[in-house]
Amino acid sequence: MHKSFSIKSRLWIEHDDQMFLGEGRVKLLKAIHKEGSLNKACKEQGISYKKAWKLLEGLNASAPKPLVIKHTGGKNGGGTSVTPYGLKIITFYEEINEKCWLFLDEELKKIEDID
Amino acid sequence: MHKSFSIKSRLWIEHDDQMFLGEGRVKLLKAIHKEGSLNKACKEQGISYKKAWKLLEGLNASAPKPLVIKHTGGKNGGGTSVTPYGLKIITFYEEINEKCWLFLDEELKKIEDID
DNA sequence: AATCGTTATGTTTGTGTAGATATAACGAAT
DNA sequence: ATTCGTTATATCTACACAAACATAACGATT
Repeated sequence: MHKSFSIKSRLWIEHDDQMFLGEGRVKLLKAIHKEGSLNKACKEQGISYKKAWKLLEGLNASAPKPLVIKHTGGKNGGGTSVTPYGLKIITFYEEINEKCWLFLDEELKKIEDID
Repeated sequence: MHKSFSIKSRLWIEHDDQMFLGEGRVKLLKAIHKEGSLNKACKEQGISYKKAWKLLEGLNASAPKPLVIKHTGGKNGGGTSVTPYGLKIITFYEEINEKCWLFLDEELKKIEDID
């Protein structure tokens, strides 16, 4: 008998009742950290610059502390970097996500018994 | 200090890699069970009949066993009822959801320590 | 001051999805 | 056969959101 049921979850964190961190924002943060630039990050993600910029705008609006620092102009035109706090938050989100999936997979086993 | 962070999740179950059960479908099933009619259920939910009907269509396409039985015509024009299997599935979904939230709330406490 | 690759924004164009509307089909009860 | 409240389904409209395009602003380096 092959595994026919699977369970998925999407989770996000709110701060003062505002959307703070979700899958899209985390993925973008990771890409920024890798590329050092919002422009390159959104190209890597296959999303428009504007969309990426809006994701960051929302993030900044709800974050208790800055997760990214943006530099406009300068040597290489500028760039965006993820703060140490931002890196910790990314790790936290990914860990809790991982744990959640393990938890749910365990719970799901019971569904096969339902008839 | 007031509680500033909260964690939310949305989970769904797939069957043979097809979307099987999510929040919208469960809510609709509950409304159908309460009203005994798809027509009344979608009015109660504030969604169009067509949307509700499509939710059921998707549900039927992926369900291993029927969750609802639809009657067209007849005494009161017909109606839709939830099967015993459907009821069990609803309960299962709600329980796992509840457990997931408790689990996540517990995990979330750690975020306050991040700085 | 000219250059360069960014960040920052406004405007327009497309597209997918929700909603509204309309109509047919159904079948037990009378 | 008529009625009634459903289920079933097609078509058109509206709108939110994404993508595409176009510029401006920035500031260290040269």
